Amino acid sequence: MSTPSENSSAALLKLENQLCFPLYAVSRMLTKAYQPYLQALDLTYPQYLVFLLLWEHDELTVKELGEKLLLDSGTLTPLLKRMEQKQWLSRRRDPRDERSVLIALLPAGQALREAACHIPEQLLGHMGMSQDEFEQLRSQLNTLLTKLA
Amino acid sequence: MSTPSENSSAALLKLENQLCFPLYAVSRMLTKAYQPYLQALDLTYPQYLVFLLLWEHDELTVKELGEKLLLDSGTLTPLLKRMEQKQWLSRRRDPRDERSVLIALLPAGQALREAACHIPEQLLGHMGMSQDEFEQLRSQLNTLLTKLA
DNA sequence: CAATGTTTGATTGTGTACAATTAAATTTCT
DNA sequence: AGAAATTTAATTGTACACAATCAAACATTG
Repeated sequence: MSTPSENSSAALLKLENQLCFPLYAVSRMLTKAYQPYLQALDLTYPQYLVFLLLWEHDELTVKELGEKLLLDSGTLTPLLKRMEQKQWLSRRRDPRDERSVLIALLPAGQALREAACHIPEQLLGHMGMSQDEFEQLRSQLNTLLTKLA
Repeated sequence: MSTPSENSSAALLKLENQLCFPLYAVSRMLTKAYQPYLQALDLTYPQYLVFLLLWEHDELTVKELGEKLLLDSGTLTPLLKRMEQKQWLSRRRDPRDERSVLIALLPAGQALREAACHIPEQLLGHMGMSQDEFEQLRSQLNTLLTKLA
């Protein structure tokens, strides 16, 4: 597959030899694969990720959400406001430190958990991977993430 | 690492057990890693991907670009118009089929190739991966892409 | 305690992404 | 040829993403 000449700058510049493109494309296509399941719950994919954290932690600051999701306030603030409008969560300043905003689950957000809890299993089907392949890929991506983050 | 209980719906719903999140995060962080190199050329990451194809093919329709990048016209049309304004490429209807728009490199776009040709090698440094790891990850992602696309 | 510096969100502006709709051109079918 | 179906871009509207800037609250230090 890789002849000596394929390490030249010219070959490295071809789309098909990039690692970045399949990452970018798979990420978008996987988001699309979630879409039918999430749309049924009126959720977007980044909102689903916020819920994954809130279902685990119940209350987090915007900063903590940002650190865990690697998203900044320019993304999170409007996204969380939309989720607040749907009565899924509450936003209030931390009385002990007015700079922080505490995000907490409301009953409607808590209830969504039951409706969403089978989404991961359903997505596994779309990917058609063995448990081993899944784990290996996840581990490689997490390693790469720590190098890039 | 994975106890029997970790295959429950509850465990599958944790952010840390997802494959989708590291994919999403690595994709965004990798785009960020390109940023300093691309910004020096006044390019965005998706625009860079368009160039990778045009440097190979010289002239493509919007449809062909969309098929190769898995992007639709709602994304490509405004993106290509911005690139046209910078005189990097031309947009014209195909005389033989007026429904198609031909995208062709202009000299300024052709010239950018020399300025960009060492970007892939520089990015490899940021990822700190061996050739083998790189190839293995790329191959797994491409397999997954064909399943999702 | 007052001045300085830091932390934390919010805001603004630009650029993707993508679903859904529209419109024009072409192809197909009778 | 003419109607119907298909193909291809463009448009519209919503929702991220993120750099850059701002503003308020807190912490630190002399």
